[in-house]
Amino acid sequence: MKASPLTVASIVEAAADLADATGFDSVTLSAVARRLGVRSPSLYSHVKDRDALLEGVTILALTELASRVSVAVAGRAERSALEALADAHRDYARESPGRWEALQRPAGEEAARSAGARDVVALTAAVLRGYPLPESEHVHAVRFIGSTINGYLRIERNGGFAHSRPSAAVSWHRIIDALDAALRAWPAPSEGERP
Amino acid sequence: MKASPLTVASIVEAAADLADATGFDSVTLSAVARRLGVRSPSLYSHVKDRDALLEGVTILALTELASRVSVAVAGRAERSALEALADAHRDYARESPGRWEALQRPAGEEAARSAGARDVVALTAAVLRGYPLPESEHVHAVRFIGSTINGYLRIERNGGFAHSRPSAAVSWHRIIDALDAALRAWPAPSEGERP
DNA sequence: GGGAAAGCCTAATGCTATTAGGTATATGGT
DNA sequence: ACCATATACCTAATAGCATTAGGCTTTCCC
Repeated sequence: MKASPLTVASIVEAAADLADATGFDSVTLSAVARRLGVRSPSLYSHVKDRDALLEGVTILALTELASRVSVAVAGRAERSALEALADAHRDYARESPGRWEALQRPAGEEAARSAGARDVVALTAAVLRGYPLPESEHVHAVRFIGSTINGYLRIERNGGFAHSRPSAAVSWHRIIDALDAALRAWPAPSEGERP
Repeated sequence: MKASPLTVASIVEAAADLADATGFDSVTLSAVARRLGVRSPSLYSHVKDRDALLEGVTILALTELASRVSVAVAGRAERSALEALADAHRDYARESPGRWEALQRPAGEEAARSAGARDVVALTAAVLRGYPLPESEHVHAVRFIGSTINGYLRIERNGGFAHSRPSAAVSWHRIIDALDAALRAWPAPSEGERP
């Protein structure tokens, strides 16, 4: 009586759910196998090793995140789009903390080249359309936005804002404001800063 | 013949060195014990458990980072100070990757309250002195700067910039420029964003 | 039906954290 | 000086993990 046929996708999904439920670090092959009602060596027919499984979760998370961001920024521009982008990240981190954690680990080749990764970058770049930045500056601005959003969520999640006032929620809006201001006042590259 | 007397400090330092040499994840009690020429259960007389050891490394890293930042920003103001702050973080991440990794994990009570943590925040706030921000906005700006620097270094370290041009090094300067611009053009808080 | 391949299993190895309890060495009181 | 004690290390043992090797059972193709 096989409830489910045990595929790569079902294993990765179980791992992702487990990560959300009990933390990314608790995603062990044993635990995933238990959750699937199977013995852990059985997973090796479908997944190379633990690292490959975690990379699978990363790719899944990238896909899901790209999808959410895509919906969020559709039909918006400038500050509204920026805020939607940031909030999509934050919502995802809140609702799927384990999956989001998977985005924070060194990206393997496959994850780096995945459609999700490409889409997240492309969607971030799309937000820049409304801002007065030369095309050549888009790479840097994308990295800037990505760094800030990611860094903020990580510090918030790590409890770095928990011990000071005001609450992290207030800063979040101020930081989107600041990002918006930075994009509007984007500095011209000085000598030697041009690619 | 005891080469070293095995104290909490020596254990934490060995763990930190090991993290720098072979990666933060490879810091196991066994490996640290091996490095100290001792059996792993012996460590339990000095350290509660693995988690406490890792927290010790975090606190050590915070202390070291605060010290470097302190030296770097001394005698500087505005953009120069901001750049020195950012570069101090980046240099530390480069030179002591394992210790820096320790900063990226959920902060326990002790780490959160440590002098190093307080100092890093205070030094970041000090950089704001040259900028035209009201005192009430400093918290947000500190979080903004911290998020961006941390997020950038993390993505760079995870290889997130490795697959696109131009190199991460170029963006680094553009991002410090952008931070500087954001602080100069710091937006006034709208309704409901005041603490 | 025969055979091969899938897809799961058990068994085994070696690593890890952690606890329990032993032993020797230094220390402190008298 | 001597004994008691505490310190600081040790060995032994348990249990969980990743991973490999090899076996059994079902399914499906010819």
